[in-house]
Amino acid sequence: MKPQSETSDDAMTRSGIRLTPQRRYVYEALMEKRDHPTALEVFLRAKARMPSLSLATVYNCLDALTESGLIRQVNCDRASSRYCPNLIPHGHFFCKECGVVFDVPLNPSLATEWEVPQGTLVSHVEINLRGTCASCAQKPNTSTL
Amino acid sequence: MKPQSETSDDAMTRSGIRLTPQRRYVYEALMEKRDHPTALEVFLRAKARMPSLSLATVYNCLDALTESGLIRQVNCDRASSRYCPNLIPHGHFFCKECGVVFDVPLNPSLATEWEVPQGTLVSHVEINLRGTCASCAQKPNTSTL
DNA sequence: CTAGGTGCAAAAGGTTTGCGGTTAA
DNA sequence: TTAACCGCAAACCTTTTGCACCTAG
Repeated sequence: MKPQSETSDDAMTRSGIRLTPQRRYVYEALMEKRDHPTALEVFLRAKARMPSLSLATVYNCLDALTESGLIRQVNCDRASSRYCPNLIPHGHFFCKECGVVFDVPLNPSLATEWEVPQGTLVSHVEINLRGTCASCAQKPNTSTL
Repeated sequence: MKPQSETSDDAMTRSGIRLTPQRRYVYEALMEKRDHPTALEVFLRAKARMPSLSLATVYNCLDALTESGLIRQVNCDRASSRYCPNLIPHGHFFCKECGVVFDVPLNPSLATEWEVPQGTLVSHVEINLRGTCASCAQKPNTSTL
């Protein structure tokens, strides 16, 4: 019986990680917009509210939050990791033209069992789509300009 | 009517990219072992046969081959891109402990249609599993030593 | 009290770029 | 012949690390 609206503090406490102001700001920076910010973007957002915050700490916080399962690291963009607070299983689309990232609902027919060698422990499945977003698709192709 | 055993040369010619010795060696380095080498590993393998080869060229070749659809870039490992010449749709498992990467067959129930906004062009779907491989799972957990 | 977290600055590591020379087609 | 490609080395950018100080529990 998970409470309906658990605060970030509740979540961190429950997951057993130490609750620091930095982690709160990082987590809030991620929650305040449902885009998929890079570590640097999270840093800039959080630093606006906590000027003493350092980028290395943001990396540490993002790692800690990912490790404890409160957020997800998204690897659809090779240039830099992005982070997502949406814990409901879903995929991500990445536009090769403009770099936009958005959530893609998983088709219910997507099986959750995978044919892996016996003894393999699968802790996480990541589904990344790549292509051109609708907005870029109707512009003249920038890659051939 | 695709020929049953197309050579790398055939494939490159057909895909319209210029056929250079460097690209041949890079492609062969990828074909010779069905592991999932990084650019550096491809470089080392190919350089053994073509000592003048440079790492930057390997990056260029891998990009060109990926772009032309002859190989796949695999992003299951954030540390570095890996490359895969297996064009049959499949996923990848990445072991967090030892870094091994292996192919995962796709469950036939996996739908190929994705709920993306109208007009979105999906050119590629990547499925990455993360966890602990069978071999690492039966060792004492190294992350808690 | 103290294990764990933070800030800083420097380093590491993968990847890209600029440029002069080379080559496949 | 020439647009495309190569080799080299430097630059770039994200991420990690070492260390002194600080703080949540």
